[in-house]
Formats: sequence, structure tokens, C-alpha cells
Amino acid sequence: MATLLVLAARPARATTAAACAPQNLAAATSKEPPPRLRSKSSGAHGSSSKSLVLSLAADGRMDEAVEAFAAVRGPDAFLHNIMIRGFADAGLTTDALAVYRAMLVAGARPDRFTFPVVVKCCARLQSLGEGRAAHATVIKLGLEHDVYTGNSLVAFYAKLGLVEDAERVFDGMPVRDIVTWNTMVDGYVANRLGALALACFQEMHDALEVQHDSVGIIAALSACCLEFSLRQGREIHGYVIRHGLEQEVKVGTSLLDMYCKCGEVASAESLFASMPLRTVVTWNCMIGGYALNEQPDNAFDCFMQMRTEGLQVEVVTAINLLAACAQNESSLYGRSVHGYVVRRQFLPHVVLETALLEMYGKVGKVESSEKIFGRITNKTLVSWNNMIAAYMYKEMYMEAITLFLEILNQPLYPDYFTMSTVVPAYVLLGSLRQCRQMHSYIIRLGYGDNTLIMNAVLHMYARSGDVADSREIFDKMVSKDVISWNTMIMGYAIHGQGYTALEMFDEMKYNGLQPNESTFVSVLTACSVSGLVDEGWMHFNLMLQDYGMIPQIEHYGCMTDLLGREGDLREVLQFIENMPIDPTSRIWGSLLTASRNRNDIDIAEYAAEMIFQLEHDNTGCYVVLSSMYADAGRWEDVERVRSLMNEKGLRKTDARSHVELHGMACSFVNGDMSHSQSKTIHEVCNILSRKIGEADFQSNQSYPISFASRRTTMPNKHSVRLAVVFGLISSEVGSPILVKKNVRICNHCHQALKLISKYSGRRIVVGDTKIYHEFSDGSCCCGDYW
DNA sequence: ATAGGGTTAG
Repeated sequence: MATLLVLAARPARATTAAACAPQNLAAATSKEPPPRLRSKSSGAHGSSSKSLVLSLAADGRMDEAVEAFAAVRGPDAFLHNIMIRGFADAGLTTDALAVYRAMLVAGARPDRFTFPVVVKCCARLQSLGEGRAAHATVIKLGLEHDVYTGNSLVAFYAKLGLVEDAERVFDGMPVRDIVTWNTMVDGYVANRLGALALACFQEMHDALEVQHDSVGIIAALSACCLEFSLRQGREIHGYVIRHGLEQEVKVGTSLLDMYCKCGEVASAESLFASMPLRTVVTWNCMIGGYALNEQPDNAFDCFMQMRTEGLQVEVVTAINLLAACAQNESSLYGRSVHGYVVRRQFLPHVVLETALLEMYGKVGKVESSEKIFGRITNKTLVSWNNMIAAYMYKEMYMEAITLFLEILNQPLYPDYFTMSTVVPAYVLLGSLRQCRQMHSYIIRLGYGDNTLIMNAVLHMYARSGDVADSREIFDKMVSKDVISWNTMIMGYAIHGQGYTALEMFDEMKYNGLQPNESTFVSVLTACSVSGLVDEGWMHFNLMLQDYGMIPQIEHYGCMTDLLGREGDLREVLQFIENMPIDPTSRIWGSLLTASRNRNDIDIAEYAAEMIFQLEHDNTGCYVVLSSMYADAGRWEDVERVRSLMNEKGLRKTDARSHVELHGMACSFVNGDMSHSQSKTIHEVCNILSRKIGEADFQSNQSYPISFASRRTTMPNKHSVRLAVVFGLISSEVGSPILVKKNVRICNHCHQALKLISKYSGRRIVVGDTKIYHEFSDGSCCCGDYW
């Protein structure tokens, strides 16, 4: 093997004549017995040394084949081909290519047997330059019409992601056989172009007068998975049966896999049961299928059965099983599989390690994920992505962002998955400064024209308090899809700009885009936030009338919000009870909000009761109820709700507000004294309180009991006020104040901020979990309903 | 004498 290592380690030198002349190949083999001795004994008869090379290469004894090859004077194309093939078959791709280069140097003219292997080696090494060079040589030597050579070139370009080049070669081929077509179909599949693959598969059937073989069937089934097309998958299944291919285990396994990936576990199961022969791969697919379709227990049963039948568990089995473990609440299953793979010495193995870290992430054991992540020596992008996802799951946004920034220093290129995982971290941190930073990374990474990723950026800005920035990006986007429009409409909706949202909806239709269900969620949210009752009903009815869409629970949710805001509560209740879908806690939550805003404790209690039937641990529900009781002075009930919460181990979320100034961020909790300017901030709060004629929380009779007895913060020291005041005293007159809050803004603060905006002449924007309040000149865009 | 496409995984 020494030879091969030398060759493999020096690809650069191999391009020089000295390094790759046949003699040097042999000279590099400084193994005993000395090559010269051997050469003499076998070099006497040219033809016998040739057949020696042939038989050694066929046996994969490449060290010896190299020696025998060196003994041949002026080896011809045939003998070079043998050597290339021998190395390629032995998995020694670099050596195979070294022989090819030596062949060119030696002046042996490559033939139609040379290129299929050479091009395949280039594909394996992902070496575009060498492959293109080989392609050029093919043309120069007039071999481009050879079917085998053409086939290998189609496969080469498709494997390197150059579908168009693959198509060009394919189109230029005067003769195509079944392999040509299969290669093209598979090339589309490899590039996730399922629809094109299936079209090609169909066209192939008409163009060739032979039936599909198992290779083509398998490729077409992968295409069905990509397209999630059960219908076409079933058609192929029919074809398989009609043509007697169902006995082939690879075909059967691919069919089974297709059913699993299209969500048809039952069909997969019956196929599995009827299969005369199953391999480990078949079992792997079945286990993976159960995991994919959220049937973790069946995945485990299948695994046990597999072992009972004496099949050897392999790495892929463990990986699929880990996907099932990740769906378990307890980390027990995952830990036992972890132990198993350690005992079996499957580690290190990147994919397996990544599956382990993903599993630990999903069961909430982020430290275990970190430990595994730290130990992976050759981390792939998927490893990084999953570590970010693990942090996100635990709401460790800073850690997620830090890790993302680290990727930028790696020789890796973040993909859509990376972006869509990390962008919400920026959204949830609510930091406009960091959003801008993220935006610039995205541009720098060259994703500025990527619709999917730019949609995430749009969303990020809309949720971080700057709908104007969203709009600017939106207007500059090269290709906008439905999601772009939906995001933009939703952006206006949550900023209380209902009319603009509706204008966008019209413009979207005018631009020829077909609204989808999500579009209507945005539109109805806009109507609800801006109190556009008639428009809301109109669009709700339009869904079915104009677009044949049946309103889903989300749409009913928007309508409940809308009616709760305007109509009387009995009407809302009636609407909920007449819904054709079972109301969810989100729907009852909407009624609860409405009853709070109308101070109707009876309906609030009813809504809460319905919520608790569905979710016994809905913190928000307890909080609203208790504050309503407090407002009504019903202290025993407040106490009752509070002890219920304690019993269930629920805690009210600590309020926190976040303000950014000149790129610096400050975070405040209720009554916060930790800031260096806290003293001033509190003084200004008191001054503003008086200026806007707010009740004196220290002495007024109506407040002391309710606030003091609950040991809660006076409203004029709520986190949002501190943040706003800090913003006011640290920024230029006239500039807007942007605050992000993690819980709903209270009535007192909402009222106060309206007045503060008027008094200070400043625009104050406060985003809570649901919408943005834009206070200016004494009013709020939410119309006092939120 | 030598050749091309192919089932499972994060």
C-alpha cells in the first residue's frame, strides 16, 4: 500500500512528467523484492507480463500490478485502462487518475474504455476541473458520441450539481440507451428536481422501446419521495407488479421507503410483510419510516424484531432509531442507544454523532449535545445546524447566534436550514441592531437574491419593530413568492396598519399571485388588529367563494379576535359554538382576551374552564384570570388562582423590556434598579407620571391594596416605562423609541404611553408577543384593543 | 481481455 499512499499524497506532482511516468510508478514501490529483479523475470515475454498485470489488477493486488506494469515496455492504452480500472475498483481514485495522467504523458492514446472510468473518478473526487479537462479530451479524440463515455459525463455533471451541463451532454448524444436515461433521471433526483425526474422517466418510456429496469424504477421512486407524490408512487408500484420486478429486494425496499416518505405507513407495512426477502436496508427503511411518521414505539418494536431475526444492526439502523428516540419525552431510550453504539464501536462517525446530538437536543439535554458536538472532529454543516437547533429548542438564543457566527469562520457555507434555524433567534432577541448585523451576513454570504432566506429577513425586521425596513427589502427583492407577500401583509398587520395590509393584498393579486391559506391568516389578522369588521367578514367569505378554500382553525381564530373586539361577547360565544371545527385553546384564549377587555368575569371564567379542559398548564390563562379578579377586588379568588398555579408548579413570566440606542442594548425588569442611571430613570418616571396626570401610586386609595398587597411593582415602574424613559433621556429629540417586551403590556402602561407620546412629542413603538403598539400624539395604532 | 446508471442516515 506504500505506493498508493505516496501517489495519493502527491496529486500535484503527478502532473509533471517525471512524477507520473510509468517507471516512476514502479520506482515509488520501494518494497521487497526489488522491482528490477521482478522486472527481469517477468519482462522477458511482453505478453505474459501483460496478462500478469491484468490478473493482478483484476484481483485488486495493485502494489504488485504496479510492479508488473512497470516491466512492460511502452504500455498501450489497453494496459493503462487495466491499471486505471484496477485502482478505481480498489477505491484508489487518486491513483487511478494518476495513471490516466501518466498515460497522456506516455503518449498512449486514451480510448472509449478509458473515459467512463476516468470521468467516474473525477465525479467521485468532485473534481470539476479534471472532469471538464477529460471532457475536452473526449471531444478532441472524437469520442463524444460513445454512449458509455456520454453516460459517465451526464452522471459527472449531475453529481457536481451542474444539471444544465448534464442536460447539454444528454441532448448532444446521438444514441441514448437505458443507462443514459436512468442517469439523467437520477441526476435530476440528486439535484432534488423531482418533477423533472418524473417527466424524464415518463419520456424515457416513450423514447426507448424497452421496459424500465430496476435502476430506473428506484430513481423514479426517489423522485416520488421528493415530490411527496403518492399517486405516482402507486403507479410505479403497479408497473413493478405488471413487469415482475417486485421480487427484487432493492425495488421492494425502495417502494417501501417511498410509502414511508409519503406518509403511507400502512402500505409500507403490508409491503414489508409480503416481501419474500428483506435486507438490513429494508429493516432500516421500516424503522426510519416509523420514526418519520411519528410512531416511535413501532420503530422500537421493529428494531427488536430485527434483532430477533438475527440481523446485524448497523450504523444506519442506529441513526434511524435515534430519530425515534428524539420523539420520546424521556432521554432514556436515546441514552441506551448511545450506549449501544459505543459498545458496538460505531463511533466516531459524523452522521451518527450528529444524530446523537440532535436526539439529545430534542429531549432537551443540551449539555449532552454540546459534549458530543465538541468531540466531532470533522463537523459537517448538518452538525452545526443541529447544534444551533438544540440551543434554539432551549431558548438559548445568544448561544445559537454565537455558534452561527462561528460557522462563518469555517470552510462551510451556511444553507437555508442554518438560516431558518438561527433567524428566529434574532427575532426573539428583538434586537434591531443584531437583525441588521444578520442581514449584512446574509448579503455577504450571497443570499441576497435567495427568496427563501430573504423572506426570513423580511419576517425578522417585521418582528423586530421596523416594518419600514421590511418594506424596503420587500421592494428590492428580485423574486417575490407568496410567502414574501404573506410576510409583508402580516408585517403591516402586526404593526396595526390594517389598510396598508389590505392594499398589499390587492396589489399581490394584481401582480398575478395566487393567495394561499396563510395569506388569509395575514389578511384577517390585519382586519382584526385594525378593527375592520366588515372587511374581515368579506375576506373570510371570499376564501371559499373565490378561492375554494375551507377556512381552517387559524382563520376562525382571527375571526374570533375580530368579533371579540367589536361585537358582544354572547355573539362571539355563539360564533365559537357554531364553528364546524372543534375550538382549540387558542380560540378560547381569544374569548378570554375579549372578556378581559370588557371586564366580563363570567365569560372569562367560562373561557378559562374550556382552556383548562384542553391545557391544564396554560400560564397565560391563570395570569389573566388573576388580574381580572384583582381588578374586581376579589382577593380570595386571586389567592385561589395563585395557589393553583403554585400547585402546578407554574410561574408567571418575569416581565422584561428591551430598548436599543445607538447600537447599545439595555434590558429592564419591573422596578429595575440595576442600571447605572436607574436613579434618574425612576425620577423621570415619577415626573412623567405627574405630568400626564396619572394616579399617584404611592398614596392614591384605589391602588395601594391591589398593588402593595400583591407585592407587585407599581405600574409607573413597570419594565416598559423604565425602558421608554431611558430611551427618551438618551436619544435625540424627535427620534422614535423602540422597545421590545416579552409579555403583554398592561392597561395602565398602555394608557400612560399614549399620553407620554403626546407630552414628549415622540413616537414610541412597543412590541409585545403578539403585536406592535405605535404610540404617537396621544393614541395607539392598536385602537386600544390588544 | 477493458466500460456507464443503482436501495437506507443527520
